Amino acid sequence: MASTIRHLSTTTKKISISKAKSRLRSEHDPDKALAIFSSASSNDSSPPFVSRYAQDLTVRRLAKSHRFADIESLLESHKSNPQIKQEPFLSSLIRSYGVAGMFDQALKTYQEMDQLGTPRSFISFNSLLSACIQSKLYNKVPVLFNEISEKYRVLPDKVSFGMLVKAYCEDGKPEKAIEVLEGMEKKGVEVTTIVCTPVLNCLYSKGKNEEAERFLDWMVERGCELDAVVYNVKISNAVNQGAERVKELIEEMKNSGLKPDTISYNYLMTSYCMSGMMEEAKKVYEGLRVHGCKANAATFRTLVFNSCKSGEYEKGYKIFKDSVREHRIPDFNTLKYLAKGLVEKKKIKEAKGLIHTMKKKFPPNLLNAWRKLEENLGLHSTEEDKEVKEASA
DNA sequence: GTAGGGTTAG
Repeated sequence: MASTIRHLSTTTKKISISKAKSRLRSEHDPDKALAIFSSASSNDSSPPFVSRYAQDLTVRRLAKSHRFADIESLLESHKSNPQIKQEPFLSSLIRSYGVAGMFDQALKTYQEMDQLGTPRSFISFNSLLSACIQSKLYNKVPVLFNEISEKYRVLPDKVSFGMLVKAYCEDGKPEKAIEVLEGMEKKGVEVTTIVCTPVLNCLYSKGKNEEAERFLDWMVERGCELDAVVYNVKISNAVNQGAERVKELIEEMKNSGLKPDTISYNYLMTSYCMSGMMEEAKKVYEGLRVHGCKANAATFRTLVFNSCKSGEYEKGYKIFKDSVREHRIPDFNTLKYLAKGLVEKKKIKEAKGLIHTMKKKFPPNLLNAWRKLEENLGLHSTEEDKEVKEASA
């Protein structure tokens, strides 16, 4: 596997990082992603965040295929780069390990900073906390926060505290999160809208609506602006109160000078779907562009899933084709649901087209899953497959 | 998107 990296990096033509980034967006095959990333020239004039983003995407593609050894050799190879002495560069490695859910390697990289000659501040500390959260080790975050900040004499900033708050919320402990916020106030660390948002989300998702409303007041008292994300959290809580209520909140959002985004409209769609109003949900989808929004993978996932749920598999298939065109493909389980439904409805050509496309789009480790599904559904390869290939191309 | 942080799983 590691030989793949060497092979690809020596045989591909050099391209710019920004070009690599846009190609990576639509490339789900980890080997091809790796080839694109390796061929991206590092002395490119692109700003640093472009290459950081490209690295994250590559790591994400590899992680989806469980290619952890490849991720390690890719990231470890950067430790011999002279830039490793710069904290942001090293921090990007820690963050990428987090993206892959490889917390042990993230921690190891943090501990290696002395020998690599990289100074520590809250930047790398925050990357480490971020890696811990990305790896879903929520209950480890408070321990890490205390031990690391003490051992390496790092002074946590508002972002560090924000991650502590987020971790407590993910761990289902909003009261601990609120204690952190109160502690920040005492220490004179700014309490921002961003640090508060996970708490609000947590309270709503636990059904503690009154507490959530009181918490919102608390935020406003501290001068936190209620921004689009806060509104989206409020909207998420209103999804099961009917689409009318969601629309009200979207109006309220506009009236306070905020622009509803794709996530806001996705919630509206979900709300329609929950009431069985599929036509209305589809209208929201079709109207996204008018509102200056673009459908994302969650948009397609929601629509495909709910089309299937209401037995409208052909409509689901049409939306699936849109998602392929937009390079925003729903997850495997949603598409499996669609494939099964199409077969049940004897839409064999569509089902074969779906599987044919997915075999090309999904990483190789899922190929077996698709083959198995193909077998279970009795979709054996036949003469008419040539026709299907043309139809799905 | 500009070092590191918040919202979408039915």
